[in-house]
Amino acid sequence: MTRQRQAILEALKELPSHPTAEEVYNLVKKRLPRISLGTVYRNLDALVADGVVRKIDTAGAQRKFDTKQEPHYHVRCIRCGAVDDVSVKQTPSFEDMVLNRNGYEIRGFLLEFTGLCSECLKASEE
Amino acid sequence: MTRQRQAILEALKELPSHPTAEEVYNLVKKRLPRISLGTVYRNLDALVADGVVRKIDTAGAQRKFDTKQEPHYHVRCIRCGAVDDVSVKQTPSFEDMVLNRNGYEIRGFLLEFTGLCSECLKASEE
DNA sequence: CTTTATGCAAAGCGTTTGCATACTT
DNA sequence: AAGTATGCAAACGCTTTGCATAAAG
Repeated sequence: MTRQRQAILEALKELPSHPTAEEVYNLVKKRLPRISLGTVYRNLDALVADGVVRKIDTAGAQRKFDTKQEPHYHVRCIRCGAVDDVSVKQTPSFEDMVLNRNGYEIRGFLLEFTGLCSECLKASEE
Repeated sequence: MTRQRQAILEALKELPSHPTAEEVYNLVKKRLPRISLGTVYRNLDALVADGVVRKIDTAGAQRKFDTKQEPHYHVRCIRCGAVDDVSVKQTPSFEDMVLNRNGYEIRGFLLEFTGLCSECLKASEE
């Protein structure tokens, strides 16, 4: 647990939500001006391996990270790429839903809602 | 509708399933040896805009394409990146499931199953 | 003849990696 | 002293773009 890793963890907790590695980097740089992007990526991966941080590989967009909590789902704005949480009435169990699994052993699923965030919604109405 | 675009469409129909732009390129090159990857990307985008082809931005993996059919879902092998179809018992309507939508206007969702394909399953048992 | 698409190569973006240096224990 | 993590910069893989040439309408 180096100085850098600690600062990265703190940054993750302070940042609004679902920051990219670059956003983490920019915040950490204020305290450790000589830190490099590579170190941020390496430590984020290590924290993911430790189970402390979750990696969100959003389809077609820049990868995002967050500190791990209970399972929850995300909305991604199709216009600006913002990601926020969505709460769901019941945690879905899609294992039950699959009919033909094509020889695969299904281990999980990625559920990501898409839409327009409030700001882009406003902008598109003007 | 150029020679190239036609060849790309044909390639898409002949290829097994969910090819990447590069796989399309490799097949088309057999008929039009001077075609370039850039042209393949440009035409795939055009075909997507026409609604003829679907673009599958799989999280963290190489983008894939397929000729558009009825709605269906995909499994992605977490080991080799293969993508195949999965059929689902009922088409889920997640609009109903969302509780707190955080100001977003939800337009859709991306549901992608993850797991191991039969080959990687075999390989991991050895 | 005007417009649009092409091939090529270079640039772009986000991420990863090799390597010498600097910590850590 | 041995091992790990760092900063830096270069490399990477996939995708996009600028531009001069060629094809299409």
